[in-house]
Amino acid sequence: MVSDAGISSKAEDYLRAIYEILNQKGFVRIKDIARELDVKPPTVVEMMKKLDAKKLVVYEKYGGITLTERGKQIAELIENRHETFKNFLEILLVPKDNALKDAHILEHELTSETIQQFSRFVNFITEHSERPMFMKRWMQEFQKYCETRENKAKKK
Amino acid sequence: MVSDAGISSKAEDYLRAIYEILNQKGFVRIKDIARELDVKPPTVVEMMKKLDAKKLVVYEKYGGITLTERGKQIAELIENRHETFKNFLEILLVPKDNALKDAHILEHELTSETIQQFSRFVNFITEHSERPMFMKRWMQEFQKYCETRENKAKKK
DNA sequence: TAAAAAGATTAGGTAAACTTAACATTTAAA
DNA sequence: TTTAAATGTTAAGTTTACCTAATCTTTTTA
Repeated sequence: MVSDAGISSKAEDYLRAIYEILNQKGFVRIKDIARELDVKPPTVVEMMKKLDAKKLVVYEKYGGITLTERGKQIAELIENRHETFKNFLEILLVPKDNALKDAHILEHELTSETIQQFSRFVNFITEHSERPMFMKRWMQEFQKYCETRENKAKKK
Repeated sequence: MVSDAGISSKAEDYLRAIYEILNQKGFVRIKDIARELDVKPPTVVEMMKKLDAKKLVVYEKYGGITLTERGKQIAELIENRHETFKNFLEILLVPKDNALKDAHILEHELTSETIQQFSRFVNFITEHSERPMFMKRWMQEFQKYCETRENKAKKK
């Protein structure tokens, strides 16, 4: 559990998925969550019952799914982390496809201090990347460095 | 599975633990692995049987435990990743205690491209941090940036 | 509005990685 | 060298997160 009182990282995935679907379409069905998380509907139903029991979502048979206030709070926390890691991987020049998948992975299980440092790193880079010379220079050099490795790899 | 033909990330943990204990004491007992991974002995025994069946370790009842060639290869791969992430977290100025725990977490599940970028980042920093000015500057600034946040946090 | 299609739920399993309690073996000490 | 302590193993059971197949609701459409 990354965030809170006894909830697994899988449970957090479901909360974030619900949160994102809610922001996209305004309502959430079992099917949507199943697609988003690449699991089968019965798995989703099972988790909804658990999350409902923990007062993190409101779930009724054949009815819509919503987040409770507390569920929303957790989802937002996770979502922030997700954004941090996505930005981070972008700075690291990770290909987009992988960045998405890996951000999901990163946002769980790390201690909060570590996550904080990731976050600071991202902020440091983005806040400074416009002005100071040493910063521009740094990013250019890192890019160049990666390109060199790329070519080496291709030549085999 | 991060590395290879159908082995779980938990299994990889066991391989790395064995590898490390082997390098420290020269031989490995069930108890050592249990302590290292913070599980109970029966859990270790169960995993040893699986890994033996997969020809990654050599395990006999009441006997010592060794890695096969293939097991050692995988362990070394994981160990390298572990080192990369440990260095990486150090650069990020993550406190040592957490760095150790979190390196363990990071070394699993990420796509190999992402891991490669982490690795390049670490190499880029360490290879350059002696000479060029912009690099020294960069690291100093990041440190300063973190200290500022630290103070803000303490003042509350 | 009745029948077909889509979607949700239940029931019954599986697999991985744990656990505790009881038993077996090895090792070390008296 | 026997016995006590340490270590290892087995058996049985738990939890979590999945699955498939069958059934039940709801929605759509003819």
